[in-house]
Amino acid sequence: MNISAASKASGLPVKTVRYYADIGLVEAPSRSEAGYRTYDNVAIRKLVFVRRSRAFGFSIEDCRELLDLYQDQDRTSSEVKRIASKRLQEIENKQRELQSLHDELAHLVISCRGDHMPNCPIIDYLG
Amino acid sequence: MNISAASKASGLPVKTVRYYADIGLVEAPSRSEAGYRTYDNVAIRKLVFVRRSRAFGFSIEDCRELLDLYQDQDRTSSEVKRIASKRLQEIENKQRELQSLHDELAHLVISCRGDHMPNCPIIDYLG
DNA sequence: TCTAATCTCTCCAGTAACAGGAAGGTCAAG
DNA sequence: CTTGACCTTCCTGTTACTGGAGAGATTAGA
Repeated sequence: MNISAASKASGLPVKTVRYYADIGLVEAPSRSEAGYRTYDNVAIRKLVFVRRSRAFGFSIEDCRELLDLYQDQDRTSSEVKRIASKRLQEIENKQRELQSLHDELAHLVISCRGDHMPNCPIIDYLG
Repeated sequence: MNISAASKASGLPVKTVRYYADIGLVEAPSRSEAGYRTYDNVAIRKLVFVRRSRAFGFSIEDCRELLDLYQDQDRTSSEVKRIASKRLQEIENKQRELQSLHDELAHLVISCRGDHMPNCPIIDYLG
């Protein structure tokens, strides 16, 4: 499998597939005689794993740990759960932050008439 | 006012105060004989305006527009409302995204025993 | 007045996680 | 044999700053 096939199979852009090997997140793939990267199903599975992890918002470093655990038959689920819980906590923090931003901004937007006059509670609040 | 006083007065880090002038978000301040930046209350008010705007998550480019509107006596509140509504929309999109991430991840975290065994629904889901 | 501490300056590099693009080699089809 | 699709490496740009080096300016204290 060349890189574009690997890209389609994994659901990741070609650039990203290369990037993940460059930073050592996944193993550097073997090369054809002409220097083309070649991928097998094992490599694809790891790329898919990373794509799904990234979709949850795990950082590259967390993905590194998760991928290690994925491949470690002697892992403990508590290690996995610790990383996932940390991410969940981050998400919840972000949600709280967004919620208060939302409430405040929504209030301002509602109270702004949005007409041709300069008077504006949003500007007033910011200034 | 030197830059550290401006920093305290505006609530922005010294580096950020310099940066905002470098990118032309705010006017370049006048300089003392020795080349030190000097700030007056008008400059401080603009910095505070930007700080509050950034706290709402407005991009630098949006801040640029908002700051223009802030200083434009002939502005229309509809322009301000348009920018704020766009940001509100972004926030709501992000909230929906985080909500589904949260639900999915929370479900996985709950169903993971987090013990010393390798079996793990989180890893299973990602793999 | 000398000195040490604290400011301030400019310039350069680094952050996260890629994306875009240039210049050039490779491969398969017609 | 040529064309077009694919592949390579390398460099730059993105967002919004932050950290640090090296050097000049200012201020407080002895």
